[in-house]
Amino acid sequence: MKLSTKGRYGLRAVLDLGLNGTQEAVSLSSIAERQNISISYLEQLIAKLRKSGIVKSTRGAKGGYILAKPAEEISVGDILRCLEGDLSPVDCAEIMGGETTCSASDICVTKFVWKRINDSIHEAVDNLMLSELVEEAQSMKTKYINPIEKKKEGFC
Amino acid sequence: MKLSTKGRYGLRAVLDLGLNGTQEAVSLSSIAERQNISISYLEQLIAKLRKSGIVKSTRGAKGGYILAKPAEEISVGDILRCLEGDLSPVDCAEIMGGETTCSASDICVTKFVWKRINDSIHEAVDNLMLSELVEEAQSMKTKYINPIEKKKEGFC
DNA sequence: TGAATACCAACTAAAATACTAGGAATTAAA
DNA sequence: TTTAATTCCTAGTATTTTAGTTGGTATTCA
Repeated sequence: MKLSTKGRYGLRAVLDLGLNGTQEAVSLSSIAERQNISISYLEQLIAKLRKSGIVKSTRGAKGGYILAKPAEEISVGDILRCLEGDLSPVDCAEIMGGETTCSASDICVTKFVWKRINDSIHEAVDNLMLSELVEEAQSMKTKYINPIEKKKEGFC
Repeated sequence: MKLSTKGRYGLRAVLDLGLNGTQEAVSLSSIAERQNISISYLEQLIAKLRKSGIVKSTRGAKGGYILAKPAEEISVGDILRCLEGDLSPVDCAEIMGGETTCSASDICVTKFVWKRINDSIHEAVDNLMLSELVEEAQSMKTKYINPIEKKKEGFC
């Protein structure tokens, strides 16, 4: 039940764009440096984010990334699902409202548990917008906006 | 962010005890057969449950397992944490109210996200008692109480 | 033209998962 | 008192996932 580095690093990268990518495109290398993430690994993560329409890129020199839409319209759930895949605690179509193919469906009691967990996770991430995190970061005056003084270890 | 078979199978096993272990001790082999779980794998899971005081055993012939306390006093959270380990989405002491050793603590914005997810998961599992699942199963008249007719595939 | 960038596919080491194997200890019942 | 049924324990292993790295190609600005 742990998020992988995909979700953790990827959310940091998107937040970095929300903070630093308002004027012009931000290069991957600058995100990687500020966030202390391997550039080549981050490349894979941002590719996913681009393919699902969360960020957009411009190629070539002076190229980079910006958010594909306003931070108010990007939920943390969108970001995490893009990077981690489906966030539900078990692979069970029924708990997400889909048609089940599960032969135990009629005798399965634990699905009520999984649904309850699933709903609570989605409630938590889908009602939290990137813009709220951006504001939080700005009110903390974090080092995210002052990359030069960043700390180098121990990021979540 | 998926539960492993430890949590999924283990919860089924405990629920099985809640349904079938009220009169006398239930053998591991009968749980394994009803739940269609490998007996030797289940052995490892039930060992954890025993060590954390959720079930108790009697050894020897006619031995087996029963719940160590009333189903009303066992939360789904207790069971899942015992089997899966800590359920929080990231390893961050701070989001669980502990003392942080994280050097990024003062600049970390994503911890608000992790805390929000953490709280919602715990709210979901800690306020759901095993007894509620037992009642649900009984009202469904599930095959859990009629092992002879159990289905063999597709359990969650 | 060259430097800086995004883009892409394939490879790899380490860790976690999901088991299995083989036995020792205990107890009820024949 | 033996035997069968059971819990208990340790260690092994195949597969999958994670967390990257490597080595390139394509694009664009100056």
